[in-house]
Amino acid sequence: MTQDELFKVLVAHCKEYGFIFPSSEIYDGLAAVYDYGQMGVQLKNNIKNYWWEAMTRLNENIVGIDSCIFMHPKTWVASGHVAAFNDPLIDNKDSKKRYRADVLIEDYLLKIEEKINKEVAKGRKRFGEAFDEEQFRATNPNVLREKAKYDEVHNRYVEAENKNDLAEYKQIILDCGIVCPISGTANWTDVRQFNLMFSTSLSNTGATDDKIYLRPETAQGIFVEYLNVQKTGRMKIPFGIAQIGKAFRNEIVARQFIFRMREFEQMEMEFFCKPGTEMEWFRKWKENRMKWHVNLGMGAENYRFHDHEKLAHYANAATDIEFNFPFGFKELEGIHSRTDFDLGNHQKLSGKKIQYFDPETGESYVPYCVETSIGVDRMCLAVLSHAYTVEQLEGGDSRVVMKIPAPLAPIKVAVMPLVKKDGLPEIAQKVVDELKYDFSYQYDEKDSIGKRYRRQDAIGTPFCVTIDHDTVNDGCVTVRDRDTMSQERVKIEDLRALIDKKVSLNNLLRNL
RNA sequence: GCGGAAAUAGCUCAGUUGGUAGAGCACGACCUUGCCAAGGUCGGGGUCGCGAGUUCGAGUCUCGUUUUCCGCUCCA
Repeated sequence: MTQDELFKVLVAHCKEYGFIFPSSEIYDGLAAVYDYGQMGVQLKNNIKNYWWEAMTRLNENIVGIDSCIFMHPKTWVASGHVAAFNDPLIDNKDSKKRYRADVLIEDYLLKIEEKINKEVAKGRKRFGEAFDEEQFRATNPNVLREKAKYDEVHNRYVEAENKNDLAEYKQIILDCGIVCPISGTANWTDVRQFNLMFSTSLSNTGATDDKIYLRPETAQGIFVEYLNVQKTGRMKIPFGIAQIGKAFRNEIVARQFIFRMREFEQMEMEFFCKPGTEMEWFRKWKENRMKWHVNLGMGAENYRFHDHEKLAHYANAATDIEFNFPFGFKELEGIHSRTDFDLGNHQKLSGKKIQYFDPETGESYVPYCVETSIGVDRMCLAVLSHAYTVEQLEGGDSRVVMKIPAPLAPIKVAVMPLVKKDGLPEIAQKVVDELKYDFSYQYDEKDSIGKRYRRQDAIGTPFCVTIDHDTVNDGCVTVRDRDTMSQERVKIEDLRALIDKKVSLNNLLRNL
C-alpha cells in the first residue's frame, strides 16, 4: 500500500469507527470542516490532558487560563494580524498565477516613475551644466504626459485603497493594461479580498460597523491577560501561561483531512523571561517539547526539528517539530522566540504599562517570550496515522489494529462474557462495576469472541477482559493484549492495577 | 481560485444500447457455536449528492450546482 492509499484508508477507517466525520454530511458536507465522533473526542481529550498536565502540573511556574474567542478588535492590530492577514488578490486565468492587486498597481506606478527618471537623465545629458531639473520636469512634454498618467492612476489607487474598492482595483489594472509577467495576458479574475481572519458582528441588529474577529490564534488571549495572571497569581519571572482552545483561519486552501482546517484547536504556552535569557529558554523548550512527543513511544525517528531561516516579523528564533505524516514530514508544533513583540505592542496600543518589576535587581522591563504552539488536530492525525496497522496473521488472515499509545486510547478496556448465558453476563457486569470508575470501557456480548476482539482492535482498545466458565469457580478472567494478542489469567481484583499500569496518564507523565 | 477525476444502502462496490434499484459486509430479532472476523432463519435501511433539461420513460444522456480526491496556487 502506498502512503497515498494508506491515507485514504485511514480517513475511511476514522469515519467507519467513529473517530472523525466530515461535518454536515446530511447537507452535502461543508468543505474542510470535520467533526470528532464518539471515539475521536476521547482521543482528543486524552491528548489535551497529557499536554495540560505536562505543562501545568509538572512545571510549578506554569499556570493555565481559558480566554475567549472574541477579543477586542485592537488586539489584532497590536498582534499584526490586521495588517498581515488582509490582501486583495487577483488571478491570471492563463498562467494560473496569483498576485496581490495592490502590488501589481504599485509596480506599474514604479515603472512610470522609472520612465520619468529616464527622461530626466536624458535631459541632464543633453543640457549638461545648464540643466535645471525642476524646470525640465515642469515643461518637458514626455515627462508631463507620464506625470499626468502617474497622478491619475495614483489618485485612483489611493481612493480605491481607502474605500477598499475591489472592483476599482481591477478596473485600474485593466485600464492600465497591466498584464501577467508570465502569460503576458490581461485575462484577470475579479479582485477578491482574502482576509484570513473570520469576522462577525457583536451587534444583534447585524450592523457591520462593530465587526469583531474570531481569534486566529489563542496566544493573544494569554498576552492580554498577562498582567492579571502575573499579579493575581503572584508569578515571578520566568513563568509560563498555558491555554487550549479553538482558533479560526480562513485558509484559501484547507485540505489534507484534519491537517489544515478552518476551525482548529491549539495548545499554546507562552513562557515569559528576562530579555537576554530568551535563547536559553528557547533551547530548553525545544528539548522539553521533543521529549514530550517521544515519550509517547511513536518512534523518535518520526520527529525532526526544522529551524526557520526566514523569521516572522515578531521572532528572533523559530523552529518546527515535524512529524512523519503519511504525506511526509510536516509541521506539528512550532516553537518561537517572540521577543517582546506582543506585550510591547499591547503596551503601546492599550496605553497600559505592561512591565515586570524585578524585586531582586530593581529593574523594570517588558518580558521576552518563548512560545510553544501545537495543533491538537494535527496531533490527533499524527497519532491516528501512526497507529493504523494492518497485520498479517497465521492462516492468511489479517487484522486492522489501531496501535494508539495506551494512555491516549479512547477505550481502555473491553469487558465481554464468552457466552451470553450461564451467568457469565452477570459476572461481566460485576467486572464492569469494578473498572468503570477508573477506565473508559465498552461492554460487548454480541458475535463470536474473535469478532469482538477485532472490533476492539479497530478502535485501539489496549485490553480485552473475557469472562468464561472457569471464572465462575476461580474468579479469574482472561486479559488479552491488543498489540501482542497474548492472553493471561488474572484475578478480577488484580485487574485494575494491571490495566492502570499501562494506560495511566500519570505513569506517562512520570516518564517525562 | 484554476485544471482533472469521482459521487448508487452505514462500508466496499455492481447496474448492459435509457425501460419500476442489486450484492457482499455491517445493522436488528431469534436459534446455534464459543478464546482471535464470515453458521441458520427472518427483518430494517436508498426519491441513485442536489437542481434543471431532453424523452412516453433518466441511476444511465446534456447543462448547472455542491462535496470529495489528485495536481497547481496559497500558507506567521
